[in-house]
Amino acid sequence: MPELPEVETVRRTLAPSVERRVIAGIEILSPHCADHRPDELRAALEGRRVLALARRGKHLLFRLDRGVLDVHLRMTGKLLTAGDLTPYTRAVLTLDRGTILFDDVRQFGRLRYLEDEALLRLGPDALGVELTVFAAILHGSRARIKPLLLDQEAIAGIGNIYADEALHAAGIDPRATANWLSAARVKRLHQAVERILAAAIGAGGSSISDYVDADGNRGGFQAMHRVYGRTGQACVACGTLVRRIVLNQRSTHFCPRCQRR
DNA sequence: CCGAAGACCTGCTGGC
DNA sequence: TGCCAGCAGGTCTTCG
Repeated sequence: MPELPEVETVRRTLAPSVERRVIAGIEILSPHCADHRPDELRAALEGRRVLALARRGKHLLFRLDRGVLDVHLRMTGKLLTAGDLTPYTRAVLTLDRGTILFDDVRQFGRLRYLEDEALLRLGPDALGVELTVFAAILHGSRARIKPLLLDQEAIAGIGNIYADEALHAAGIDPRATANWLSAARVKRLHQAVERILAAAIGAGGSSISDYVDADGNRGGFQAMHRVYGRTGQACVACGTLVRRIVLNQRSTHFCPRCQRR
């Protein structure tokens, strides 16, 4: 489900309920969802105060007065400030005021405690990365551009939707080799990434099926997608039919006329 | 260094 | 109507 704009929207909607609160307890309903035994996680978290709710790439970081609770929603994870438990509720975080539910149908999502968030192996956040840094990353890679955009150790936060959308906006074929792109095209791609991520956050993210923010509200950016999920429909720029191919096992949508290698 | 393939999970949709 | 293949916003590991 969630890429940078969705995780950022969850962060913004969840922050008021968790910042400055003290963790009273955590109940793990599906042991699968935590990287630690329930008693270990409880020992690490109970009594800790949440100083701030941060985001790096697609990770939500509860910065505590000691250590960090790292939540990754993967495909179908949700953090909710209200609502009843469901068959898919995997953990319940109890605060000194209020309760947070971690729901996840597919059980790919993970909770884990980190002594230090520097342990996360992530590239610079896609939102706000400097052009010079972005250009150096692309210049240093012989991978195809789309798989590189999806590599969280290269650049953090871009997923399948926004990679396809940004490449379309920049007029770049997803199969193009990263270090073959001209400086002008790299600049266009950087601008497209920044503009699209910001617009998606402004719309509350993209909801294809599952995604909702911490208040249970769907996003609106799916209505603005130009290629993602539009296989066989006319490109909004030129009318050519949008194609779907598979790159590194991921569905890839692009306009064969607007996007060149 | 890069990519292909399979794994991890469950639910939904479309085609026959 | 019913079943099954294929697909889904992510990431990890193994192998060539």
